[in-house]
Amino acid sequence: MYVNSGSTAERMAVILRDRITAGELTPGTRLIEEAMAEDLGVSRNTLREAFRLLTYERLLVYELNRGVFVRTLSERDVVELYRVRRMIEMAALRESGKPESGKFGKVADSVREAEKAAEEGRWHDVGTANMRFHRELVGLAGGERVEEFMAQILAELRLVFHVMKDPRRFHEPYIGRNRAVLAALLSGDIAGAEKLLREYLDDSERQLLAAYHG
Amino acid sequence: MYVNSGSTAERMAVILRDRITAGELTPGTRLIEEAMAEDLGVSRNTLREAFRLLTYERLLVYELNRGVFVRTLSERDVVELYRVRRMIEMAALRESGKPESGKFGKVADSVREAEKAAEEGRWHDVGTANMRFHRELVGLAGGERVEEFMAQILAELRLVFHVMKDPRRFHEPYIGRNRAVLAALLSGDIAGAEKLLREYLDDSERQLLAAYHG
DNA sequence: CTTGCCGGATTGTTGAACAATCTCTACGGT
DNA sequence: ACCGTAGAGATTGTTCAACAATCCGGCAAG
Repeated sequence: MYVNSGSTAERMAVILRDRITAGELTPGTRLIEEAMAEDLGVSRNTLREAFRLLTYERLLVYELNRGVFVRTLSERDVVELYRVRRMIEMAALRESGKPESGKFGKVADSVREAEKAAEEGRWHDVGTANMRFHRELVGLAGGERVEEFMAQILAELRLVFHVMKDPRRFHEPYIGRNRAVLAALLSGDIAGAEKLLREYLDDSERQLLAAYHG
Repeated sequence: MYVNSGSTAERMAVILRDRITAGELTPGTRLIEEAMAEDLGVSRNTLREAFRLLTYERLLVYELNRGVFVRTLSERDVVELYRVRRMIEMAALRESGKPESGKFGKVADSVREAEKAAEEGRWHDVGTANMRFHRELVGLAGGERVEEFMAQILAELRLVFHVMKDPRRFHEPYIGRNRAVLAALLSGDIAGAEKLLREYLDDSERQLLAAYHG
């Protein structure tokens, strides 16, 4: 057959990834190879390659002889992810340097994007824009590789977001805080931005962990 | 057949990974599926799964319809890798906190390990111990996840190490510097350790890049 | 209620097959 | 001699069907 972009396996991976981040496939769901291969119109072997890909991204989990499942994050996982975020994001801020012209353009874009999505009540998109905000933040000083790592971490966190019952209550408060961090950066107040961000992350983590005890 | 640890694909991945880090398979080498599958005594499909695994680790590179190759790092790659190292390792040092008892045990172990290997002229092992030193450093404050990321980064760097013609001249100078960093840490002089480490990384990067122009 | 065993379901792995694509060489035109 | 090109051979991308290994749920025995 014709190949447009990447191998068939990669295209299947894209489809599955989308279904997961959209919340269509929820954590804990088991993916049966034969049925799903049939569904997607590819062979079992090819589908397995796609599974591997997503396993590496930690969106799926393999259990030997039991199959693949959409990953379920434990409390420990969440704590670990936030630990990474604090380390990377804070480091990026510290190394972001003086505010030159246009430097924070992309960061500003992501803030506006979140605000727009909020106005229109698209809460899932607010979450997406929020994630982009943090990626752009890391992009200020991280380099491709770190950015990619960060994107990965955020993608995993999204697995938890879906467990939150009220997406609005969860995402909305952070929009203003994004803007506050941006403002601090624009005024050259790195230390202030750091402080805001740390509180931001602490609160967000607390909120997620609280959901585990609901 | 009987499985000891992990799937067949994973075991094949281990074998290949070892061959790569041992320098048996050098960057640029093309891996032909059929021949290699025959060699390892597994089916082509299974081997492809192993290839995928290593591709995700960035030790192999896929080129569509052309096959897999042992990855060759470009200068840009090296620069990027060192950029990550500086960010992560420095951040880890900063957050390592006060020197409590036993805190630096593993770091100290890795230094001794390197010294011992050097005495016995096992330069490849010196390189391994060196890598461990940096992993342990990150372990001081990083958390599992960051440690794993770091391990990944170091594994990639090893791809370049093999290009260095004289392993002794490359690895030996850093043994003493490892110890110096450790000493600074033990005396609670974080700032000093940071400075030493930064110079360390800068020198190491410069040395590698120089090799590209040889 | 627990333990152990059976049968059905699903995964792990294989081997063969074929189309799609790449690589290299030989050919012919200029 | 140079260059583009067509074709042959090699290798990958993907599929399919099969079977052994392993897991899961239920049933019978204690």
